[in-house]
Amino acid sequence: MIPERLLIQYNAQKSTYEKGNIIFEQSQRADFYYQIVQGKVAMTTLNEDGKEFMQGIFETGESFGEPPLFIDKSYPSSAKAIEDTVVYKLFRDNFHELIQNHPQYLFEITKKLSELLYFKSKMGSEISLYNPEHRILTLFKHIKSHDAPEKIDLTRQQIANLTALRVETVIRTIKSLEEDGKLKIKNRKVYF
Amino acid sequence: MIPERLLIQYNAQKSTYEKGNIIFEQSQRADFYYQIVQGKVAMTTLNEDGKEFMQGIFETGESFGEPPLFIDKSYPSSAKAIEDTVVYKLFRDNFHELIQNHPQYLFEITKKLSELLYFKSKMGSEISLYNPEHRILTLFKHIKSHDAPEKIDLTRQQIANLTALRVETVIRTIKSLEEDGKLKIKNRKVYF
DNA sequence: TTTCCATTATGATTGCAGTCATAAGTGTCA
DNA sequence: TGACACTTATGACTGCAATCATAATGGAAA
Repeated sequence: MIPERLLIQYNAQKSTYEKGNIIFEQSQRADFYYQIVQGKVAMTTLNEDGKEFMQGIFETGESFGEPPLFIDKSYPSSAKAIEDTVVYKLFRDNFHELIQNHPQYLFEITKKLSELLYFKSKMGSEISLYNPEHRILTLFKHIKSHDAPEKIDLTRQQIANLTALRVETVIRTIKSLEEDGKLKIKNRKVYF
Repeated sequence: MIPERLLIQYNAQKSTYEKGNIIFEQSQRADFYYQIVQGKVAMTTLNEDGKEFMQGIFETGESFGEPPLFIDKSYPSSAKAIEDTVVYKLFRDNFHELIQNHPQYLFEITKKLSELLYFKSKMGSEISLYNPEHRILTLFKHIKSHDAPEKIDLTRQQIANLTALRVETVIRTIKSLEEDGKLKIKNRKVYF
């Protein structure tokens, strides 16, 4: 969202993370603005026995992990590259200088945060108010409206972590949704 | 957060809502920026059989309902005055003009959204990963760190709606937390 | 003062998703 | 090409919070 030349001008550095590697860890202090040049990043919160809740997935061109840069808090979740990923890292102070000098990009970020909040409001009420079928369908609708393609590019486990369900429940629910004709499964991939 | 004189200058109007009245309804289009002069507002999402999920509570001096002003979406939840409340209403276009001319208030709003996102990330993972005791304690810690007073100014029902539990579960859990000495109950009010 | 309704409270029961165990399929890379 | 890990899959069982029923308490309003 922030143009490359501007990031470079404010001294951003490129970093590469292989699939599976951690970009930052939960409870860590936020030192950088991150913007994805190429790849895919998941923000997840882990508990003591290794259960995972996924806050969101971010793709090429998107930024992530901004909130703790604006309020004085540490990360509530970790960021992990779920594909080989290249990011720009811009140091906190330089980031603040940049948006101060270029408020149009602050506006861009505000829009981004608004979308995220909207998504979280949606999923929050889903998790509280609806059954597995409804939760999963709402997630799929959201993905479709944003990322367009009808192939859902998530594993059952990732769907489970986004909807606060267990992977077995997701597998069974998706099966039953297929039987009801609400979606298609073509060699293990979900089409919606 | 936006000074009164500036709101007035951009033609904001004062509105009064009695306790219990709706300020805006979910799925409605977002036409105004709202800022609370005095009172308390709850944002809640309702499902078909009247179950409620509470997105958050907003108090004197705070704004609410901004995200749909930045992205082209309708409200995901309703806003209800839970005390007699006076708000400034600033029309969408005027709001955008204001923040364009005064980016420092866009920055304020971005901080606000960041805090909200942080809260939602916290509660989201709580609801997914932890039991009722842990969820309720995390909510109370959050309230304490923000609003300061050790008296929790929420009904059992409101706590239930914020933690995605049922009111009976909240009552029982709070009882057992008191027995464990994790909090105090003085004539039905929770002290933490 | 009485009525009414939200709130708090408690017991009994149920059901749904979680948990546990196990296995087959698939892709990666050594 | 074989080993390994992840993903998908399925059956059996369990447990915890939801649900249902009912009642006491308290505050607001008429």
